[in-house]
Amino acid sequence: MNNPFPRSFYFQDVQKIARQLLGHLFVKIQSDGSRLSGRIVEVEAYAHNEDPASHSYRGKTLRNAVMFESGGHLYVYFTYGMHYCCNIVTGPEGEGNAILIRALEPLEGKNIMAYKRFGKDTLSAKEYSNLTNGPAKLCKAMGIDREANGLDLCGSTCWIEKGKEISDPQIACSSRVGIHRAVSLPWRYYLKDCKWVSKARIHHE
DNA sequence: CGTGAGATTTCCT
DNA sequence: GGAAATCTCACGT
Repeated sequence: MNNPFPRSFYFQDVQKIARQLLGHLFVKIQSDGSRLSGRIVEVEAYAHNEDPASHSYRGKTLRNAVMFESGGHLYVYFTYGMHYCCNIVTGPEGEGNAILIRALEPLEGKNIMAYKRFGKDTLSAKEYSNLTNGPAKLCKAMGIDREANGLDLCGSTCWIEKGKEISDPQIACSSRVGIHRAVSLPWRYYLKDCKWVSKARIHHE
């Protein structure tokens, strides 16, 4: 419990980190000290170099500034006028790599997550399966908004910690979801046959 | 089951 | 002015 991954974890290759994140836990500590957590089952990598789909592609702006901080920070952005999505920043300061967390399997604090997302703590089976199976859904359930933008994942109230080890054969990859540029790059990684993976469809050119 | 429109801020052309 | 790393709801099959 409460054993965040060290800073060095976030300074490996972004694709390698993206694969390694699968199966580990995304943890957020609430103001009363209790834990909300979920197992990471789906991520997407966004690289600083030659990746037109990355927010960092055209340089630093007010919104994406955290993406250019050093590895181990949380980059939260607001999109479509209503949703938040959260990313793990990787690599040295100034590079602009990040990994979008796309789906979680809810573990600790499920009734709190249910309340944050649906305004009630008892969910139908359908609502429960929709609790954290998308990037904006999991942010709502975990209580992540612009306040969390820039959080240090090494010693604050939010981090990644060790979960069940996932072997390579259980990992699948595909095109990224919801983007129209660099669609051919297979930088979405997810756990095969996992019911918590998002249902979002992949765009084609 | 599938498809399509609307919500509404931030950034880019 | 228009698209965007999304989601939900309405409506037709």
